[in-house]
Amino acid sequence: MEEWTDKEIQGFRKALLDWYDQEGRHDLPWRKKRDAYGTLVSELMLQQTRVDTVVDYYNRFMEALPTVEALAAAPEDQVLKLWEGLGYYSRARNLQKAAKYVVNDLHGNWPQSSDDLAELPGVGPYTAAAIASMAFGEVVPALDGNMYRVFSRLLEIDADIAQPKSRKIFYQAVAPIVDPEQPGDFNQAIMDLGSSYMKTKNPDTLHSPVKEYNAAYRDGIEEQFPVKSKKAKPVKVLYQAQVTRRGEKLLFEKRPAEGLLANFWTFPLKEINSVEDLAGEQLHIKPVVHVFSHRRWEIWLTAIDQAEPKENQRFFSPEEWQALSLPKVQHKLIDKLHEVDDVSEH
DNA sequence: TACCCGTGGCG
DNA sequence: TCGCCAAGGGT
Repeated sequence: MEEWTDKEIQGFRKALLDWYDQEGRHDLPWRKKRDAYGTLVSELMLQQTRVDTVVDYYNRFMEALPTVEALAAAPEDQVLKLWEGLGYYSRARNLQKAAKYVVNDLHGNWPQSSDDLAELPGVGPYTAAAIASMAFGEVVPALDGNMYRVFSRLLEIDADIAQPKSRKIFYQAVAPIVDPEQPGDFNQAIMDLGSSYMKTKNPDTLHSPVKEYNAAYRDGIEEQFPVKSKKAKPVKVLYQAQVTRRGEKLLFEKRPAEGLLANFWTFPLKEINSVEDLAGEQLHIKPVVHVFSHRRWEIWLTAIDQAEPKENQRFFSPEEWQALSLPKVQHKLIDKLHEVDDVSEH
């Protein structure tokens, strides 16, 4: 692992922050004014999610719920509708829990240290450090995927970033480097660096503003970093989606309160072992495929005629289900159903 | 620790 | 088409 002198640390900070002043993404909406609420909303949305995807969601969310008090008082349905399509829906539920905690238990007084911020639901070590540094000026590194990638290359740190225990190694290496005057800018600059010159694929280190501090580049071994072990492949699961119609209405089923897509409405889904197990009328030749982080669903739409809804089922008119927050996979299934309808009419 | 938890972009 | 990835957190 590479070690820097005090002089090198100061030179790195200056090169990084000068570049950030000139070339940073200052147009991002959550960087306009750095209050705790906007930072919390943006950071929760940005977890495992691309910046380009988040921008529109963030603007809509802040327009609808501009203050932590508004979020705390909002119906959960509204919060989930604003989150619809973003994925990882526990983030939305945790965000509102955090807002309620700040408003109701702390009387609107935000926790300001990273340790206290980490007590909020949905706020872990990274997000706590990000908010503390950006909104409150605490001198801590915000260790996310960008920072792991950037510093693994700069300092030739070969700890496996997929391993949680590697966090401590990076923290100890980076903490002395964070700029004590501008910790929030430092953390944001590292993220911008990590999404531009030092991105995962096809990095452009030759033109990087901190090229001369990049040990892995100097040694011609940049592609060896970061070290990251592979994830397991998603497990394939087959489902029969049982479509019952009543005129324009469709029968939906509410998923269990815990687990994948908790509490969301989908068509009744029955797990099957093979296509031979399908009962009712199979409506198409190839399954609807939806891949989650750890599951691959292959779903066969079938027409059945279920007489009465069960306790966790309801008929919804088009106007009703369009007002719901539905997961992407259910939108895919509805689209497929309409596609089949159109074909059969001709 | 290992696994759970969504989605869309990209080579 | 497929595998991998992108500003993680909860359990």
